[in-house]
Amino acid sequence: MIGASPFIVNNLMSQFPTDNHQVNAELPVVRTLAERVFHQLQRAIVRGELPPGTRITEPELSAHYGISRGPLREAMRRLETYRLIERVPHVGARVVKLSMDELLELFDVREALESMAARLAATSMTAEEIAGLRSVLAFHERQEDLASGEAYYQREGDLDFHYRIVQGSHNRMLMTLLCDDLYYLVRLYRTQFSAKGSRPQRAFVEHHRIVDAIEAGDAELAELLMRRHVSASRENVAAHYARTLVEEPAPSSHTSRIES
Amino acid sequence: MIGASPFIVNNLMSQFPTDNHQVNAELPVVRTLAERVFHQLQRAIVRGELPPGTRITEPELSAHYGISRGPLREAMRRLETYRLIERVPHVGARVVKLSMDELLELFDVREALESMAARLAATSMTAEEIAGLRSVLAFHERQEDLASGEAYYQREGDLDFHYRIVQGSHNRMLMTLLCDDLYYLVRLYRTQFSAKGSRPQRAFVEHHRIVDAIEAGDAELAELLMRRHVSASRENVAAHYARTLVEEPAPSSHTSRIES
DNA sequence: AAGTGCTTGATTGTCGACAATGGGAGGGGC
DNA sequence: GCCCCTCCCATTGTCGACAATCAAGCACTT
Repeated sequence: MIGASPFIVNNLMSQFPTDNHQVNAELPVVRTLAERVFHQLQRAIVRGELPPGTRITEPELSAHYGISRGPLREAMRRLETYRLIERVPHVGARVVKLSMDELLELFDVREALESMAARLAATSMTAEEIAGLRSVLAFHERQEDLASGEAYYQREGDLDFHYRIVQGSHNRMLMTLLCDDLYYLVRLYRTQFSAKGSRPQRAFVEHHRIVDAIEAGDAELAELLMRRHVSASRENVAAHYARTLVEEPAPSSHTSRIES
Repeated sequence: MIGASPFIVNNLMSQFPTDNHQVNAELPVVRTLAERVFHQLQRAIVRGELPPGTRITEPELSAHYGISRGPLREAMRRLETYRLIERVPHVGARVVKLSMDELLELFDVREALESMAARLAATSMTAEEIAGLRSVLAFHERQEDLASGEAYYQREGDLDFHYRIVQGSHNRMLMTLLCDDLYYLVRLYRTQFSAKGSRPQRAFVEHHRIVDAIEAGDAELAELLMRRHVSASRENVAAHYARTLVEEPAPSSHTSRIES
């Protein structure tokens, strides 16, 4: 679904102290109660404070946040468009429960969209944007050096890298789909499956090669490399999951109905 | 302005009498007022009864449809997620105004996603689904023969073809993105720019080749052909637009913000 | 006359109450 | 003992009214 808000463009990618490359950081200017609660709930869900499958009732939340059910419903509707909750008319809503199937599906979508983004970026990215991309890699590398175990920052850096390329495509629809719609899902999956085997070394090399292709204006190569990059990441996750699946028997992943 | 439309909810892609291949036809079971009005408004917008740029006020619409503002706001929120209207807090909403730039962006996104869909369809489409696809082409061909001038049915057939392939990918996220999110935008663009140069002959041949590749299980070929197919369609539209642009001076296409 | 500030009107945001629907507990039938 | 039907309650859907906000028009100042 295509994201709702025109103005939450992206306040993501800002783990960087030296962030002078116009990252339209655009603070979430909250003009309404519904927006504020939406951000609070979104944050709570992505961080795992509201575990997947948690049932959400309107009276409870409206009391908790001190607002009436009107704005709350609007916030929930927005959460639904971001795929963070699922609603059934006359029944209720609950936090999405992720399955490995869907995670792999998400990787397929990302592969398609991000390879397209890389292709477009190779022809329309500005010199400043490429410089920013390089600085991201440099920052990423520093993090890598001093604490390769600290996977979290690496992950955020990875996200930042991908988003800058999407921005570089200068395709607003692509930007909305990837950054606004799929972003929170990606983060949610990461907290959900705690994303271990992240093959940082390899990914790092791949990132550099992608930037090289973009800088050279080689659209075809950039697309191919990005496609391989995402695909490899997908296979890595799938393999890791298959490994854990041997240890503990799989909970059948198609139990997504709302039950109590 | 708003045609008093008897609510035929959404029997989209069902120009087909022999439609026994579970095309998740999504029964129009409307359980709530908000849903009903959402479908009515969506229909009105896509058909052009609510012209692009039209300002939408809640009291007016709620009076027109005979409901209170509560459900109406929910319907508008859903329209916003489908990109059919744009809202600004405390200011109002209006029907999206499309630009050729965005149409071309949409084609890029479709190229990325639908080529992925074709690739996945080649490996996971069932025999029944492929048979359904063939029947679509047969129906399409009949339409083509007797009335090649009747572009509308051809167009609907084209949409149906593409959607069946997306369904055949068995990737729910892809299905949602393409069928639920981008579908109405595509239709809106078509009514908007009245989609003339539709190169039906050529597209028809391409459709057949794509099905052949899918049936053969050749994922790579199916992907490539679909990519070319969408790309050619994009170029066709761009060329057509460039031609009309010579005749009448272009309205600067970057005025898509909501301004007064 | 142009720019600025205020006033006014309309529209959106928010709220509490009522109605409708669905799930679950309990009792009855087989 | 198991299944089904019924009733009840919690939750969601809907409504009308009030408050907050914004845009336009007017008067005033420079």
